[in-house]
Amino acid sequence: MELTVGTAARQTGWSARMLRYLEDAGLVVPGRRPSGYRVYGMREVNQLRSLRELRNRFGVELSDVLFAARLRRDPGLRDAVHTWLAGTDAALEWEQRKHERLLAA
Amino acid sequence: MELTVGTAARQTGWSARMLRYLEDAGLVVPGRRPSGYRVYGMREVNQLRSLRELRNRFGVELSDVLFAARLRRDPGLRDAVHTWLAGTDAALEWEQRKHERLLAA
DNA sequence: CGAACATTGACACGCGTCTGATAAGGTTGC
DNA sequence: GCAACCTTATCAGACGCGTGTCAATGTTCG
Repeated sequence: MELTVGTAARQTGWSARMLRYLEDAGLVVPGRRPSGYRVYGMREVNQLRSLRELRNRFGVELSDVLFAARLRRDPGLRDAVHTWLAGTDAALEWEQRKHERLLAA
Repeated sequence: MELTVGTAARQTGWSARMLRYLEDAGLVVPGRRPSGYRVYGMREVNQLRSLRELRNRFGVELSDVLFAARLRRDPGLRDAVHTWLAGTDAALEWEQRKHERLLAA
């Protein structure tokens, strides 16, 4: 389980290009050989697969994942967002229904 | 405190255009008069002001706020994201530092 | 009534994200 | 040593977001 970028790509359903992009974005960061070649282990392959799930099953964007990470790391931000949301539940339920209507169409 | 869209805009620092956009996005949804005119009350004005804070102080995108709302509403999604994050903390701390380096430059 | 405002709808621009392609060059392993 | 792979860098295109602006039309209120 020491895959090179192309093999990891084939096994996870991403393209090699995207694997490099995801590394740039900081979402899945592989190790490196002395030569500079990326090394994907089990951990990274699992991350790639589940990241794919998040997108396909939940329509989660990459920026959303990054934001969730920020959220768990920065308590000030978490509180601010939490507070904001508390004042808007009615409106957001409405939005959710609109969204469902669109998906149904 | 029954503001029309232009007045609410002036008092919150948004443009009237943006207020309509925010309604579309489902983030701040005013009431309506029989004529169709939007009505912004205290609640909405507060939402608008604090939304502005979120953007300016934390650089939060509108899509981020919507995502946070989804997150709190959909436990399945919350678990999936939570699980994903658990496997990536090292990588994301690295990303955070990269981000800080960029901001410092 | 008339000025000042609101409504929806559309066009458009700049910018960021995601993704592929291509080029010039280094690494691996039979 | 050579085929098949990798590296970085760059160009490019499609699409979405945040915004402004304009047009045609309806509302408010002194």
